Amino acid sequence: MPKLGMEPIRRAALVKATIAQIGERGSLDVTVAQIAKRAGMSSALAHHYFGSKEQIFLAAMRHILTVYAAEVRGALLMADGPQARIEAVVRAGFGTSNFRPETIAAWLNFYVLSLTFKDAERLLRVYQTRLRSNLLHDLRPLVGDRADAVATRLAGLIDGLYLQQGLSGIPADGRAATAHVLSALRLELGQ
Amino acid sequence: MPKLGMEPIRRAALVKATIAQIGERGSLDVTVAQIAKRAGMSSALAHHYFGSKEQIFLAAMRHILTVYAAEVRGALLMADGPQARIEAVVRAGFGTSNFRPETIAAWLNFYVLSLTFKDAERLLRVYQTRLRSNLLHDLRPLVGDRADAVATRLAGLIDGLYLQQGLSGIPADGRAATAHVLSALRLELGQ
DNA sequence: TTTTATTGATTGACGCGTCAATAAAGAACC
DNA sequence: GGTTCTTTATTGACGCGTCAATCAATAAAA
Repeated sequence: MPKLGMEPIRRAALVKATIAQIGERGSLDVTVAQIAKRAGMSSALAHHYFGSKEQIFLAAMRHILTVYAAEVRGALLMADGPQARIEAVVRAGFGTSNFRPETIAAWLNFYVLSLTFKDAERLLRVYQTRLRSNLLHDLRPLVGDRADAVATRLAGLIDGLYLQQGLSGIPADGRAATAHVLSALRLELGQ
Repeated sequence: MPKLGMEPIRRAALVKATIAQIGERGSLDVTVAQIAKRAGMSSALAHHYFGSKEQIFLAAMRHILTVYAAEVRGALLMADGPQARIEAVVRAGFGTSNFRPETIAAWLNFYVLSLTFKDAERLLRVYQTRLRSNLLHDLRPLVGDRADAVATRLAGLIDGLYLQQGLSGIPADGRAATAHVLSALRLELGQ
């Protein structure tokens, strides 16, 4: 049976299954056996490719962040001017791939994981720093030295709405969340 | 040794130890043995009084929410007028007892617990509903039918700043967080 | 002697990670 | 073109540790 070149396929399947399983259980308390079964293989094989459960979690987190980063980059390509760029960042944050229920649940759990797990914290910090610097860069020409405070509030609002969405249990509404953040932005800009 | 009337003392000690332990570990992955040891008793006694680990967690969560509710009530007593009342709610949310690092870490973990555990979800929903209705009640005379949207944004900002604080690792700064929310409020009020 | 407080020891389950074993695809050699 | 060797894929079984929960036993107050 051994078709060669299975490694990337298996790894991707495990990452996907990990996110799905964490999303379904709403907890990091998922076993390697559960993940492997969902991905259609034995737990031994999961260990063979990833070495440990920690590494599986990290790979899943990296995947989510990678997809998110790509979406932000894509949105920024089409944005013209500071305000449009900020709006692009906001829209990407609440875009479809980041805003699927399973992804949100996985995010929340990774937040908590970052309290314990140094590598997870590092990954998260990268995301936060990038979001903040994106916002700051485009806020500066709009609000000058208030940029720092405004960025804090916008980032806070984004995270807060995301959190509420994750906890609400009701189907995610990215459009409404985006509208709220953009409202807040307009208020900050005095429009 | 058996001094009578130990039950409430033991229960309180266990609740306190649970919050401290979750805060210290940054995770719900704490054992009954750890909690019991921190509270100065055997794990068997912890089970004797609470029956199960779930019940210990629920009691800890209830305690946090109870203290929070008391603080909000206290702050509201001194508040005169809608805007002052809103400010009181915000200040209480970022007040000292809710804003100790261990409490924040426990909160974040309880957020995630509520995804899995129905009773935890119920408790959290009570808090969210109360916060929202407090805000709505006093926003209505200030912004009329925009109250609903404004409440969503304020509650989102509060939760988001709280989340960021919990994840940042740096010592909590309740004053700054309060100032940000009040800034946002003033913008919404057109001041 | 009944009730309350308390714990050490034990049980039963569960989960991570490892290992030995199986099987097939390619490589190397003649 | 066949034979042997190596590499890759794959899994069942299991050891080892951990942990929640129970139990039987001890001790002191009422």
